[in-house]
Amino acid sequence: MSVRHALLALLSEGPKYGLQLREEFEARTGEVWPLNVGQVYTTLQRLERDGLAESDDAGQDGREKTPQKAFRITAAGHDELEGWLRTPPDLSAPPRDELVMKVLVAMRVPGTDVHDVIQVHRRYLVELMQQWTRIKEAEAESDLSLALVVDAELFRLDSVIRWLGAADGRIKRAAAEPPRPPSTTAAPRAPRRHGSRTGQ
Amino acid sequence: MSVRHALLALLSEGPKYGLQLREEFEARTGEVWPLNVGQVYTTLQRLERDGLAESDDAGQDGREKTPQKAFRITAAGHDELEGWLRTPPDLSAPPRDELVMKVLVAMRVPGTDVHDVIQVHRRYLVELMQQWTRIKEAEAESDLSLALVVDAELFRLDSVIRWLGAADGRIKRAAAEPPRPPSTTAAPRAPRRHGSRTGQ
DNA sequence: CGACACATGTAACACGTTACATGATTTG
DNA sequence: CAAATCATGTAACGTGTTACATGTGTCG
Repeated sequence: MSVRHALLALLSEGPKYGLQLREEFEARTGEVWPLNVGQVYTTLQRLERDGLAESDDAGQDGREKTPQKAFRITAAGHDELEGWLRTPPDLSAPPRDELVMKVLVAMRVPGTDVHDVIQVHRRYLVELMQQWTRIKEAEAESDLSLALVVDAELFRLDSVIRWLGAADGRIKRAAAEPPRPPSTTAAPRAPRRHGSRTGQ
Repeated sequence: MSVRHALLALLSEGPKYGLQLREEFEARTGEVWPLNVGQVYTTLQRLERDGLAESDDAGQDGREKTPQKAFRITAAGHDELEGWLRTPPDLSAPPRDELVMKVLVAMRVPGTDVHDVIQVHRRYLVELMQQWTRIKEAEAESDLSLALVVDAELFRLDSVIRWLGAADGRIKRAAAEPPRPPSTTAAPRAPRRHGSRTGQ
């Protein structure tokens, strides 16, 4: 859902064609988020299908020197873009984080030491952070977009590392404490609230 | 890639069938990450196809009272699981964050005020954090999995909010400063390093 | 019996990735 | 001309989502 709107945004500055969109997309993300070309074209097709963009659509008859097929944003496209910019990411959809999953899983997989797993990932994440920090110092002062993207990544990595620390502590504490038998409070075994959670 | 291994992990505790896997998956994530049933079955098919799990495969002839089709993990499945747990999320693949994208995009979309957009999202995120905090206080002390998942979400939201603040400042500063013409340092216009970034 | 919950699947779609195929234009 | 580059596409696959179809077992 992200690329779609990003392309729409690029088109809102004026007509553009496929490869150009890929280049500008990558330029605006400091070359940190590569975008494969195929997706650009399929996404453009969908945008056109949904009435959010238009193309000159096969230059009339012959004489079309350049095979560049420019796309324009439509009025509907502008609306869609405006809405997207101000709509916060869907509530009630906490993303399934892979690392969190690994830790949850590692807690109960027979021959596995959770703390080991946590340490392995911690080390890796710290290293990653250093790499990004180096990039930031080297290139980011001259490129606002890059600086923003790198900042986001650094903040994110930092939060993940802090979470790993907290999780490690929590798990150790839980292991020490009474592994209390389920439902001390005699909860009425909540009546399966899943169907309603899916929608909205 | 996440659900696949989670199911594998559940199977490593013993044979399970479809609906059971969904229930246990949700139980282990504190009911916070719903999992639709369809995906369980298709994922199980793929696991079987790839030799990571086996099923009793159509109870011989008749007499099968319960239509429950149990799956077992294979040796290859155990290996796969072990590897997954210790393999950090693919380097060189900084995730395309939707919110970061919105801000990058909003900076340059004609009729848009970035700071507005940032504020809208900031407000929303703060509210979300409060909701999670409430859940944490209410339920999390009795459920380790839930506590971990909620912690992860809280750390993440916090980092996002802090990023929005930093971004807001950075953008304001950049607007005030000389919007310097590209490449003050006469950089040799890096020779398109995309092909090599895709691989690995 | 009829309604409901349990249990297994399938179909259709969106998005993302990789790889390949095909023209057109430039340049040695 | 031949090769590289620009440009547009298509095909196949993996994962995730929603919705529907189908049996089976239980219980009022």
